[in-house]
Amino acid sequence: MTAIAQPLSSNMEDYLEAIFLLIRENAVARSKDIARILKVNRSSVTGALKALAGRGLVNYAPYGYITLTNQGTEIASRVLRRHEALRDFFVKVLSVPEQDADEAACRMEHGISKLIVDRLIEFAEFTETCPRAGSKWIRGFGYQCQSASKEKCEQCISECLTDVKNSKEEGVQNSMIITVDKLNPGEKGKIKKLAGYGAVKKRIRDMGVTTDSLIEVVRVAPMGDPIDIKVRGYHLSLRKEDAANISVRKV
Amino acid sequence: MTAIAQPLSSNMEDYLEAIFLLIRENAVARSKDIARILKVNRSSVTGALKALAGRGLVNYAPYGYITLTNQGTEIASRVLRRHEALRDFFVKVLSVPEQDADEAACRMEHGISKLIVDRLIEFAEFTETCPRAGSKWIRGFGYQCQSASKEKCEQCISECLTDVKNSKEEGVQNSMIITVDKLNPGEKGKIKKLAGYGAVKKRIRDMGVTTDSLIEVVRVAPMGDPIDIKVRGYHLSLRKEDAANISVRKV
DNA sequence: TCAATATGTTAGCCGTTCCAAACATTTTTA
DNA sequence: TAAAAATGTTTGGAACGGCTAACATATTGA
Repeated sequence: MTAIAQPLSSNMEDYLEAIFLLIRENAVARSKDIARILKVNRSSVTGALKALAGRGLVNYAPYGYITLTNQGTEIASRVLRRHEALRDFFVKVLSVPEQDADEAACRMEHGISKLIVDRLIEFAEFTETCPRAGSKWIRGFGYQCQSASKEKCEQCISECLTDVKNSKEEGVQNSMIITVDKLNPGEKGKIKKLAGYGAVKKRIRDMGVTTDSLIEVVRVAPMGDPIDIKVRGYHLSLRKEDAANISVRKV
Repeated sequence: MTAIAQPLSSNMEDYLEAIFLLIRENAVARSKDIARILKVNRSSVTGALKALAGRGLVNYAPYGYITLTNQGTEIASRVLRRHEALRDFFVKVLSVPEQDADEAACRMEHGISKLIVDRLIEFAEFTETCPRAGSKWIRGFGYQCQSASKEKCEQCISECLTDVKNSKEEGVQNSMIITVDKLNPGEKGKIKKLAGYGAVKKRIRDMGVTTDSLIEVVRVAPMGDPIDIKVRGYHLSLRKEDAANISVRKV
């Protein structure tokens, strides 16, 4: 008796997200902590858990462990992707302080469509990688540039041009193609080649990832395996050997 | 017995917004149309109107006309500003189709903070007026530029530089300072001087408008008075003589 | 003008989500 | 190990926001 495909209310999405995050942080989700995160009474959590268990999204028995089913994990990941897309956009593009960004993302993550999430992520990556934009340009937004004169604008753009030219000369090393397993946490690259075959390639392709998508290494496990990456807002965990099959141009 | 300053639920905000829009369009708000816009039963509208009347936000008597109080108008305007800021950002910056943008804005307009609304508006204006960005650059986002080579990027930026230089030479006329009453609907300018004294100046200043803010003429009444303008997302109606006191550099 | 139709309201109900208080179970600590 | 404390659950109830059905009022048109 699978759950009916009723759309989940934003409240229930919040519960799933909180459980997902708690499990990721502490390995277990406790009722008390869910209540704390969502700022609700403990009794409300019990009620929500029952509802979610009834829909087949969490495994729940009174006084027992709280875990997510596969379906629940999938939904929670989607919610989290929306949340992170919004938060990162606010921080990276709009220069909003981290905390305001996170709070706003919390409230806006429901009701945002996939199309717009995708665009937000693409745009943030675009401003990050397009030499004509870049972080210098973003910094200009809202401050010094409001009343810029023609002369200042000319100067800004020619400096930008010079930077690109310079990066070209010194850049042999920078633009070297390397494989993802060689990247350190926090480093990013543009995908240039997906070698190898099979499940990993498909998983990545399914996310709409193509050549030139940006890939970021989020975390590398102690022994170098697995490697947590992020592409187009999706988190993914790769075995080292699979990561070695993905070639990127470091940015 | 004024209403308690309880924050308004997003539902009630939706009702206010719908009433505001209907009044603006048709001069009157009818229960049936509110129901149609919000896709709810007519009886639900009656209930909401009573609640809003109880809070002093709408003037309502059974079977009577529906109007907004001053306080109600003010709140509705704020909601609408959030809505338009989101929609315009999605359309102008993220190149999202108008309809998707509007639907998403509807669902996201609650829970967005003033800080972020302001930033969204500023950013859209920035990309619109910064010569280093501009509409050509936006068009590049998501399409041709994903896999751009160094050479293409250089070319893109030098073209941009050339454009700025050219605009400087031919641009005497373009960059002429004129007053807002001389602008046609749809035209925009950067505020250069707020002459005159009194209420209008204060109203404009209160919106955080400063020199170099972008001002757009939205509509000019048949006899050239009043002139509806938009600054930093705020709609304002100016008498022609007041508009003549605002000098802008046309963009 | 008066029936037919459209619109608006009331009454009563339902589901969601929250809470407080009381109770049950588990964990900690003395 | 037994009391104390912490955590989780149940019960009962409130507010909100929606619905249907029946009723009231306005508007339209024959």
